[in-house]
Amino acid sequence: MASVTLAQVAERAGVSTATVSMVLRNRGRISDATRQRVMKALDESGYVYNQTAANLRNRTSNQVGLLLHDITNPFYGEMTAGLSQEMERHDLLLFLANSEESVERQQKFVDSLMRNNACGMVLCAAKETPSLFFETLKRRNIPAIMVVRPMDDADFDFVGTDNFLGAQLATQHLLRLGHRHIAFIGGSENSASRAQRIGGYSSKLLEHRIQPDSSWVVPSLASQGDSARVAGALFKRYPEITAAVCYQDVVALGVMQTLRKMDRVAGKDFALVGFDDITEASLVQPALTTVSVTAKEIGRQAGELLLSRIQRYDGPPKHIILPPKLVVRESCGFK
Amino acid sequence: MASVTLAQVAERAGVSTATVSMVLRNRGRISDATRQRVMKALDESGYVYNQTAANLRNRTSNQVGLLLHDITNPFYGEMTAGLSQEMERHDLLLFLANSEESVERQQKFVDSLMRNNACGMVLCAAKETPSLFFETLKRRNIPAIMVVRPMDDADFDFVGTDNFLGAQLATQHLLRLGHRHIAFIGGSENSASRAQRIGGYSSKLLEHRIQPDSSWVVPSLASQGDSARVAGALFKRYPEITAAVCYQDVVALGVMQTLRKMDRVAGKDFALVGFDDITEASLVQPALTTVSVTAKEIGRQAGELLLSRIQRYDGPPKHIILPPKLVVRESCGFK
DNA sequence: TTGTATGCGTTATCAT
DNA sequence: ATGATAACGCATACAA
Repeated sequence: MASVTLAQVAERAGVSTATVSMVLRNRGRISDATRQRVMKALDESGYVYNQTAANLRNRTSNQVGLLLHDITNPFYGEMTAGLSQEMERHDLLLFLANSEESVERQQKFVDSLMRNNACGMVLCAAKETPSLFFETLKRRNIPAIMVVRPMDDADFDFVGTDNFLGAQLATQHLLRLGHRHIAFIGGSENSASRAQRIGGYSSKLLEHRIQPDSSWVVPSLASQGDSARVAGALFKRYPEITAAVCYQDVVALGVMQTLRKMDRVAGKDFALVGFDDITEASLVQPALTTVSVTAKEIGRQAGELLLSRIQRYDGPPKHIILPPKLVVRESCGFK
Repeated sequence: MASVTLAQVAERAGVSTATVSMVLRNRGRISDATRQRVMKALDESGYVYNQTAANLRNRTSNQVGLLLHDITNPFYGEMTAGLSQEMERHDLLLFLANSEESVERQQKFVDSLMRNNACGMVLCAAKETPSLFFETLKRRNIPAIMVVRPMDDADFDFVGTDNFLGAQLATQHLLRLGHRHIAFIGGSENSASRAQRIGGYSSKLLEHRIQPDSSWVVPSLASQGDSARVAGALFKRYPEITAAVCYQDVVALGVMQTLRKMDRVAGKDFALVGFDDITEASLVQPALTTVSVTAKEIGRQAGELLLSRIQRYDGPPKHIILPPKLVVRESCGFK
């Protein structure tokens, strides 16, 4: 690839490299005549700007990283789309990596970002991330925004959703419909998001003078199969349960399978609320009532915040908590 | 960010930059003694390799681009995961962009890749991409692998699925179950994938001495609503139809709605096959029999092929067509 | 308004 | 086995 350089363009235009550089970046005062000449030479030569050289010279870059643990999950797909839009608006390139919950892959990615001189990153850290990871990340002092998964470490910027409020909305909805025997299904036991959602759920129950029953709060993997299994066992043991708040839509879908198998119908014999509002939620029969957390907006806001940090905004850590909203469909019946 | 440079490490170790560089890259013959000294200095100084400088010097990079039109779609999420894995194995960084079918955004991304000196790219081009795009891309002569969407231009490497075979499998399945009146529903009229699937469908019919009827081949939008509408009209006009091959699972779900409304039951009064094996396929009642195309594998293979091109493999364009397979569930009844 | 010269941090060639 | 030094392509301080 015999790439054309600034110097070659300069020669062709009969000017210096400085002049060409200034024309390219609209800097300094260049006479119209020479600007025209340079533009023409630029055009004719098929010049391609070498961002790598510029980055080296300027000790900056136009590249940011996004670390996810599961790009396959539609929720993170949406978030990525939002972030990607925002990055594109500001001519930043987005590096993507998928940790699949591997702490090693995560570390490897961040190291790679550092070597490649990325100017910032958005992270949804793997579950078992050691605190050392965050400590060293802070010391690097490169802008890093945490997303979605609640963090212990308040020193980081964070964008996520209000899990507590979301679960309150869901539980409230079920209570209004007259349900008193409400389970909470799904999520992994050490998840902070889950803890917050359980908080919303139980606080609402208590507000209505209902005693939360810990045996009605059951974890599950983020798969339909496991959720179906878990729900099956729960319903068999406690047939009095008439409604459930699910940790995720995926879980709710699994619960639906179980209900069908038991010849119960969501929306008639049982009320079900999900969380996330993934695409399938509106497609499934009956359509799933769920808490929508606007993944795309999380991505956008994270992008905006990251950008401000890159531009040396130096305020204290920002924690942006987006309000979720209840999307009422059919899975709780009609009032 | 006062970053440590090779020169500083060299000074600390009392050697030249050349030596440090050689130690870093395990090149040349370095005595054990100095290697130790350099390692120590490297460690103590908190040195971070500057890939940007190296890339400039070497006129290469370790960065590849991935262009999708909808990262939100779980199919592409899977594909991305497969590609990402492959890239990571070879220490390549992955730039992601989402065109959302915008030809401008697509062009902008590719230009950006060129400026940033990316060493290759994987593209699922936007629908209305002008042929000029492909022409200029070829002239750039940077490795580019096309994926998923069939291309007219045979000069490009391509990784996708065998739409023809997939539709044959689906049609065959219905024929084996005794159906003779089989429709083909869905897809947009100018889609090449659809043409290939229709090819598989009609060739199988002909093989069984059945005349394909063009009025039983109807397009639809990629939404349940439109598919339901289209299917409704079709079934009303041709009540003798007892089975259908659908262009996508989403279409099949729409058809299911229609059947329900007509008090017909998929799996009993009607046989339905989808395409893609999306998550909902296994959830819906009855569970959808469908043609599964392994998105992740497409990503992996694209990655592998891209890598070989980056390493200057110079054979003719490769077209890798992965075999789909039929996933039999309940929507065609049981034999 | 434009040109000259130097440096960004690395690699590789050529000496020693 | 190791060191000195010239690129890589661009941006900018300073000179003209």
